[in-house]
Amino acid sequence: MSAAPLPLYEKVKHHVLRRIRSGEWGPGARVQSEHELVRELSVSRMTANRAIRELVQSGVLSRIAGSGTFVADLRSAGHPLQIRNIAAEIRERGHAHRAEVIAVDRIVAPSDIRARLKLRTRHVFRSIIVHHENDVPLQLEERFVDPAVAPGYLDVDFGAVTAHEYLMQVAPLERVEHVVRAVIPASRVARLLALGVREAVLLIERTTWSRGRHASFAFLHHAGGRFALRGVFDL
Amino acid sequence: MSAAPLPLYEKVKHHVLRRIRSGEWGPGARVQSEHELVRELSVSRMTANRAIRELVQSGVLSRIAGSGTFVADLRSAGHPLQIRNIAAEIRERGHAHRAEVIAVDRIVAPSDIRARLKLRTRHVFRSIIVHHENDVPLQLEERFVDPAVAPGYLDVDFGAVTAHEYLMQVAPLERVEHVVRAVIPASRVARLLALGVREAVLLIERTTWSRGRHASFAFLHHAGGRFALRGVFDL
DNA sequence: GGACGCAACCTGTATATACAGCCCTGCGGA
DNA sequence: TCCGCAGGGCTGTATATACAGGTTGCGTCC
Repeated sequence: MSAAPLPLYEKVKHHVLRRIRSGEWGPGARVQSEHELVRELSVSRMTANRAIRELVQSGVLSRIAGSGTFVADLRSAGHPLQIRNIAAEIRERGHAHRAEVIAVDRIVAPSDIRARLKLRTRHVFRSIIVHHENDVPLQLEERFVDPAVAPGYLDVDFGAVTAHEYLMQVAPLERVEHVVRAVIPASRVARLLALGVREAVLLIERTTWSRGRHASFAFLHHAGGRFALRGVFDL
Repeated sequence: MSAAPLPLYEKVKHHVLRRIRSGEWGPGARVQSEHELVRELSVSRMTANRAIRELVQSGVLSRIAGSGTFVADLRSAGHPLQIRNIAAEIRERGHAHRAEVIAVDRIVAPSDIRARLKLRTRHVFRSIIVHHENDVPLQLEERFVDPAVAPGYLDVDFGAVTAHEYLMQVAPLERVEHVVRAVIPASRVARLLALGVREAVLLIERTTWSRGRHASFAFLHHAGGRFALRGVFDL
């Protein structure tokens, strides 16, 4: 496929991975020290270090300074999924994205929202938007924003810019939490997403932090039959 | 909290992140070149390189060799979720894990399984196991394994070792794909998971590869009200 | 026999240097 | 005017070297 010669540090990574995959080194086993790799593979220590460091980062190995490098207990290694911006995802598939604004207003914060955002004020900004892919509803986005974080939120044209994009501009994103679950939709959600009778909803609850404070909380409802999260993990 | 002085490369990362968070550098903006960082921060190029490389890895920046380094278009930066081993997760919560074996057998492969595993044989190994947390069913695991990859699969005691753990031992894991969706459970699934009437199922379809071949395919059904995937992403 | 201390080994970080290959701009020639 | 090429800047990789600090085990001293 490609004639590109593998970088040396990649060869070192494969050298280690081969031994792990073959079962020669099981979970908890000691891996060659950097100095041993240097001698056996005739690479510099910096190259060996980079290879090992990247394998640690990917969860394959773990290191204890002063002690050694060990094969990680793979039972606890997680495989990542990615949550992407819905508008960008639709456009990358070459389809048309349209945002239908259901509501953008200022409401008295429900108690669960107050708690989740640790609100200090009585009111909260809310936007309800349905994202369509080729005019088929794909995501219902119900978002609550702390007015102190984004005072101009109610004036944004959400047909042109997504709430996420706007918040990124006005409030530097520091931290994001996602919780994903499957639910039976409330009738309001089923109607807005034009769901069939036997269709579930993939619900992502998304909380963001900015400048050390809670910034926004969102329910992202996805039609079960039309949306999936996908993740591939190599090694 | 800690008096540990931050490593230099971490300071460089913060230097760059601060400018991005403050809005000084928006998405697509050009970031200082490694040489400029070297001059301005009085670090070596290797240190600047490591800092930038790690920010690229985490999705904050993107680089084009020969051209420059740019703030990643955050609209497309994904935030990761982790899919973990269910038994380890339950035990880490301090709860009791029990695996109830419903079936372990060799069956004629259904056509969809044949296609997903790219099977060359007519038969496939199948295991159906319900994982309980404190005797409450949490996950229904229906797994199909290529007999050529794990010939001894039918003899495993799945009450003692999870299918995932066994496969890791006999077939070195090279690649994993996960697809997550929300579905309305079939009645068989609802019964085995002891689901309520208004409960959806979080379905993870998991495909693994080993030694360049498809190795296994699994449906992991999770009770909607008792299970969620959670991911936190900093920066 | 036990406790302390030191030496050997390990990882973690940092620097200076080098060369290859890609990208873009600007200049010069057709 | 337009095309092509050369050069400067940038990333990507690789090496040799250095020092700090944690860990472990062995040997000595009490």
